[in-house]
Amino acid sequence: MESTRTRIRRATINDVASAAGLSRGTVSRVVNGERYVSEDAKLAVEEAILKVGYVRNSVARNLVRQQSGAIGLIIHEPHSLLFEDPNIGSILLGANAVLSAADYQLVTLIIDSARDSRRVADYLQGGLVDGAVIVSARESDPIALAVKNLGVPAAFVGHPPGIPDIPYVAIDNAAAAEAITSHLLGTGRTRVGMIACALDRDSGQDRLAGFKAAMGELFDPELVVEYPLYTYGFGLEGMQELLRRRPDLDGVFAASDAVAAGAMTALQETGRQVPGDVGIVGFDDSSWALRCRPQLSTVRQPADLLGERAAELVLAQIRGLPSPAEVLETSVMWRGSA
Amino acid sequence: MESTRTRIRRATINDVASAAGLSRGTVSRVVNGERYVSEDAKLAVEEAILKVGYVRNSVARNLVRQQSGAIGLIIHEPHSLLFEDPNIGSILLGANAVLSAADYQLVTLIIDSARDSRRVADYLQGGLVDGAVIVSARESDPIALAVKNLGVPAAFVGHPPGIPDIPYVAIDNAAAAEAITSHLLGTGRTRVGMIACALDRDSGQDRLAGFKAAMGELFDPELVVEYPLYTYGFGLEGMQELLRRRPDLDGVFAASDAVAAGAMTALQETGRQVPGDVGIVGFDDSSWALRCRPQLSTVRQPADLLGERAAELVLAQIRGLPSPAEVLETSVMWRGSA
DNA sequence: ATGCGTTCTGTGAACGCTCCCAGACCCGTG
DNA sequence: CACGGGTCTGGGAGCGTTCACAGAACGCAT
Repeated sequence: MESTRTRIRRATINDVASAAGLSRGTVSRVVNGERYVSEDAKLAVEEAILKVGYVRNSVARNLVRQQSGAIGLIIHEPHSLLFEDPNIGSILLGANAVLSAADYQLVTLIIDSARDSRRVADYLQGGLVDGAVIVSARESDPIALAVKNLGVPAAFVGHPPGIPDIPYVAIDNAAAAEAITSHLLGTGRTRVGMIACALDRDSGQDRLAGFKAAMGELFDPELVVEYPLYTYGFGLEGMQELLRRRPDLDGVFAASDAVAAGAMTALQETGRQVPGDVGIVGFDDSSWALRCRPQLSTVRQPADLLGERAAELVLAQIRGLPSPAEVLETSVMWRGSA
Repeated sequence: MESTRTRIRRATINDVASAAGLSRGTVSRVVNGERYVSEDAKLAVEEAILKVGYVRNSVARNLVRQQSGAIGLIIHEPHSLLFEDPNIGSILLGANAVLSAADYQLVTLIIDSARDSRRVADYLQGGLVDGAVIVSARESDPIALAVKNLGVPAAFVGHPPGIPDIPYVAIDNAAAAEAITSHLLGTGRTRVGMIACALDRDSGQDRLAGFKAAMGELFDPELVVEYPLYTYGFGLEGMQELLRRRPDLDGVFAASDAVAAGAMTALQETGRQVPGDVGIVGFDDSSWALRCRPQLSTVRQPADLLGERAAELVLAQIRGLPSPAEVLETSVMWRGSA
């Protein structure tokens, strides 16, 4: 981070004051729309502002007010997920909606390397934001620890294992996975596999646990394949592997819709009929689900609500209100794929 | 933006100084890793920092240094594009890579309402960032004007019409569209339509212009349908409309891969063979392209490079170096869909 | 006249840091 | 012994605001 110090000097509140023949205090009052300033003074200040081209220095303001009016949203995802995971966009937009309404600025920070991780932690601790929403933290995430140590108001989307006492909003992945798997079994399948992903996260772990629970007696460890990410590509690959292990498979639970879409392609490429030969269910109810032919049976997850509620939890903390963890409802969307 | 002023007082540099029995100056020197501090002093300060739990207040630091070490990346997209457009993620990651290497923090600001637009403009002007990368600006964007007025170092991704003299990095959409359309015509098609999108932007306009140029004599205005966004849904709809107008259509240029994917679905649902009956080409070379069956012939657009170069342009301005506009190369990826 | 409440204005004191200058100290050299 | 040069430390000034307080000016009732 270098710099050539050549930026032209910006007008300050003092420049405005002297141009208007008034004092700092009065200028500050009109800039902030406070009471107790005469009509004459107001006009003079507004004219002076235009004349000298003044715009408020937020840094100085934030320093004295001891708050920034900004909330960070931290995304810690591997490269590819930024494109593949539709939930992130929804979470982002949901959070932005409630913060915007409360006149907070949402600033999104992405972590793509260890270096980023440190810099972002500094950013959070440095007083540059009043709080943070953290998406997809992993176990022993330095960010989570930083937040915890400094007491920055924060909320997690998803329930990071190993970080107690921090407000979060999540869905019950295990229960939802169990529910959709049961639906799938309800269509009379008996040889059902799972393409599991992201087992380093609570969502991945819990979906697998839910699957096992639903399968009960029928569960066969050989019919579970594991991949690091929720992607179309791994869905394709995972399905091929499953078919290799068990060509007579008649059902599959994919850990996300993107994965399910990949699996469906793999199935159709081997000439199998969906849902005739193999039934397939996904997770997310993202735009993937409607795009598949046949359309995907899946778990509807309210991603935008997740973002909204997380933002609300952060605001609650800032305002000194209670901010209880929250588990949002999911529902099974039953469509043509199983 | 309210607040209950109850945050616990943070330790300051003075607290560290008195705990270590040294002065502010010395503490500052060790915190910033400067020379001329004795080993004893360094140890004492480090111990004191741990003891009082000090973390630097970046706001105060930024105020005196008159720089923030942060670069804003502004995304002004309608809701749905945040999920559908794979380019945005690549641009983001590209920009982050170069800024991270230069030890700048990338902060992403999204605009989703007029209110956001104003707040973001304030954020940019208020000294909270040292520069900005602006993605997908539209004509007469308030953000663009704000940047222009205050002289904040900035670079645009894409070439916003009506905003001269601002560095940008873009691709030649018209030339690329012309090239791929020519390829399509080269397979012997004569009744070729286009699903055009986002005509309020340079990319949308230019792709249409390129299409027209390639078609020459063959161009038929009835075979162009227009939609506001580059989405799968509009691709589906657009293809159905085109087929209604001209059931014997034998080729189509979709304004993006997502649009092409929708179009392909529509085509296949009417029982048409791709590329046998109808050839189809897209734009972006996103993950959509490989996901279609057959795979999509498309224009490869280096989205990550776009982000990298834009970030470099901003850094160049900060360093007082020249920052010429840049047009990046595209290439035609010829695959199975035409 | 005096007092009181309201509106309006100016100013000193922060906020927490960095920068710079002055001075102390130590060492080796002429 | 004086001197120059390097190393180390302390502290004043200043970054551009907001905030609290003091005081001026005014009208109105006592």
